Amino acid sequence: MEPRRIDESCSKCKDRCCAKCFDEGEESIFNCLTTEELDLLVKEKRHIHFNAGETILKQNTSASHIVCIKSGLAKILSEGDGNKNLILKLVTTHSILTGGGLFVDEVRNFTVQAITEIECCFIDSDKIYELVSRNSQFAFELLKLNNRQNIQMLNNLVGITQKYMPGRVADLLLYLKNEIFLSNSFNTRLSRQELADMTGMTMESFIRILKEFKSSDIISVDGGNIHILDEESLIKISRKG
Amino acid sequence: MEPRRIDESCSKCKDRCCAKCFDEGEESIFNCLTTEELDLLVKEKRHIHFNAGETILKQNTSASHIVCIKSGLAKILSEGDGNKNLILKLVTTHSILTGGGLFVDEVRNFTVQAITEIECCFIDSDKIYELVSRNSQFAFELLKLNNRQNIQMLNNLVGITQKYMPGRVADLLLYLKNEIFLSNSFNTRLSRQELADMTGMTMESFIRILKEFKSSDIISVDGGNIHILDEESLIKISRKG
DNA sequence: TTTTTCGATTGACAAATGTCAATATAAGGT
DNA sequence: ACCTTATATTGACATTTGTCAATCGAAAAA
Repeated sequence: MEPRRIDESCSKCKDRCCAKCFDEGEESIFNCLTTEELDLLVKEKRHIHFNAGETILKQNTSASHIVCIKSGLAKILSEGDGNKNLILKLVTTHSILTGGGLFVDEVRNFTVQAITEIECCFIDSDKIYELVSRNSQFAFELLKLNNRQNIQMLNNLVGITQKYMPGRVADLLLYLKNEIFLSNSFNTRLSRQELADMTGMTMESFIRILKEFKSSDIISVDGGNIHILDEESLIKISRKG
Repeated sequence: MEPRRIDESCSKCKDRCCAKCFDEGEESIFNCLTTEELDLLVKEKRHIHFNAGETILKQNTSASHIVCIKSGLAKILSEGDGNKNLILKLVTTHSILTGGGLFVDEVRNFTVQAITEIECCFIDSDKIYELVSRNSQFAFELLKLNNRQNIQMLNNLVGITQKYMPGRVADLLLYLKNEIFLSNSFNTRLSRQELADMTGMTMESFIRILKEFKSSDIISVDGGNIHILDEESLIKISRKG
């Protein structure tokens, strides 16, 4: 279950990898870099493959790298005492894992685990520091990224704190549809326990809400697939709380 | 209840105000600025006074300023639907209000209200942008600040999600003691409703937990003052969850 | 195919938390 | 001092959520 060591060169993409990784996507924090600066990145970064289930970053280890997800699906979770995990969000193609103690000289405060196979880049934070020094636009992009993460977490906090379970499950389903899978039907590859961990409730409670949604024809479930049949109802349930 | 308009010059501190505001404190994000850069800030910033109860920043308005709290106590809250507010944290001398849509071209996602009288500085975000461009160390300081806020919010999220009410109240009391009032006895100036809003529970539930703590001689309460008598017990209760 | 194993589901019940209404207490105004 | 109002407290009760144990079902191993 250990990730491969971060010492092999990037074999797949010799040239401006980080730019290429993202330039199809609308916005990348790397778009603002000059050719020279990109070269600096490419020379340093390491391309790594993870199998499903592997730990990409581990809570409480030193926060010495930024990770860019190139393909695959992973979960970011906070490991609590006991078995109490809270899954904060999923990350997929184009996601950048930063924050969480990276500039604060502290330890990473979340764990990242691969749900599917993952292709990603590890970039040493020293290089990021250097880029921030050289290119103020890049500093801005990082600030923006941080702020967006902050906003997302705040919304999550408010939702989990102030809504009853049906509202939270509705929020989760809408999140999966709109932000992760971009489809009304999806296979999360996540267990019920993991889905429950995204809503801060027990697995049994989660299953019961899901059952209610099924019997109300709001969703249907076959095997690992969830189909959203009635998004309007979900939105209503989410708003009601 | 409207704050005074932000158009009067800073009358109290003509010279390097933002430096002076903070240079007693250990760490300020402004410490790294040159004299010239500080002049830029001082010329632009506005010193504002708020009375207790006034709104300093309002959720859903544009995020166009950074605010530095020079003295007083204020609460940061997320205004939900209905009366459901969640108080995220308190801010006091030396606190800097940033984040929350500031660099993201979005709207502010929290409200800040004065609990006591507040002296603070409003700094236009354009000036912050300029400083980030000119001084990469300053960019770092902002990134650090953001990351610290992120970590704090994550801890908050995990605590509120995974602990029962006694653990959450214990956390709140320890937070007030260790991070805000720095004393075993304090008068929060907050109503029971507001204290409850910091823990994501109803006022009645909060009062009941407080009562339990009183009858266990963990705290005592007279008037608006809370005295922590047995911090060890609070820590135990916090850990137990 | 049979067995084994693990996750998913269900039910009964207990515990935690919220809601509503009544009362008490404190603060302010006249 | 008296009235008025807002906040704090308490109690009874309903609802929500969690816990525990049993069962089911599908996938992996034998």
